[in-house]
Amino acid sequence: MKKNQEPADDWSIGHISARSGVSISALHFYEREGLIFCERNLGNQRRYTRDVLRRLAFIRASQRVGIPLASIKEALDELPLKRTPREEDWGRLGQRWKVVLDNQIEYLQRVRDDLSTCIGCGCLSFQRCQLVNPDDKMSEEGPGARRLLPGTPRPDRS
Amino acid sequence: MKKNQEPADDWSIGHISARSGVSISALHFYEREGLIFCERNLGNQRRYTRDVLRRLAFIRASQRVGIPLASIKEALDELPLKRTPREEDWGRLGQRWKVVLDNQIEYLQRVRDDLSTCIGCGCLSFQRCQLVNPDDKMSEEGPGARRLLPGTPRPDRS
DNA sequence: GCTTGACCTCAACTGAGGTTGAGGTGGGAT
DNA sequence: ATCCCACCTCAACCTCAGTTGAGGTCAAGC
Repeated sequence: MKKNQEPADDWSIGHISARSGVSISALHFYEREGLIFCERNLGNQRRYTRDVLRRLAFIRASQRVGIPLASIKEALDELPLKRTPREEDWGRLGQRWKVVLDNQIEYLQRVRDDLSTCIGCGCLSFQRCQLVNPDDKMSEEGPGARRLLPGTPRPDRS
Repeated sequence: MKKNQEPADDWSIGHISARSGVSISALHFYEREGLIFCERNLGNQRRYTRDVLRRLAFIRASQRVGIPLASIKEALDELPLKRTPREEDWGRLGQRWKVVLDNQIEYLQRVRDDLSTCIGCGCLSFQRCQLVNPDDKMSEEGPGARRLLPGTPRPDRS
């Protein structure tokens, strides 16, 4: 007999998946990667508390901004572990992304301008062109697919 | 005896790599994918004409905007095959990306606004939130890594 | 008592954009 | 004649963000 009242902080993975739109396999994956956590019941099934929904919301929102999971994890790691995160905690995280976004927007606007003046005028060439050679030393980041957001953190290990 | 004058439209891959900053392995890769072309000399070595530099510039610039190679190839396929592309040809391609960029910038600005109002006000939750649930039916694009630029073409097969 | 459905684990695969390495050839300088 | 370097091909590997599948457990319903 399924109670229709919510089981208050004791949700199954199927429930969380349905509520959040995040697939079960992705939930497994996020857990493996340390982005979310849960308890287990006696049958070893995952039981979630409701702040996992907040975390998932934050993860999805951050991904849409273009932040890689590794950076999202770092951000989430700053949340207080032993109390439920409050509004100001989430606000601080949002603030981080805002800076990234500002940079990215500014970058794209610069590119757009270069695109009109530079391709428009036909100067699309190496060396001279800001768009092609944006002052960095040309992709020295090892193998694998390139990150699409050039302004994304490389978590600022200063 | 190496001539110091440029061998006029008969450049080796090493030369092109050095001039463009694109690695040799990437040049091989682009050729395999049909983004660039070349002739071969008697010893089967690649010989490039100088408009490959233009193509590479376009490829790199497009990548920095976040366009996937497949779309870049489609764009390049529109270039005239049997004459050297002229300024207006490149201009048309640039125009395509400008539209993509405009959309992307607009999108990110919207996200940034959502981020202040939405995370700021603490409403970061599913269902209600534009940022988390931006009206699309939640990632139905098969397996593999997600594209970071949500506004990127899916080349408009209307 | 048997099926069904939701859950579990672990390993292998996907796609994009390449890099790395093994094994071989071509040609110029010593 | 030999060395070395630049080039060739082909296959395997890398990252990221997951998905897919095989094989197994647990509880409810008929």
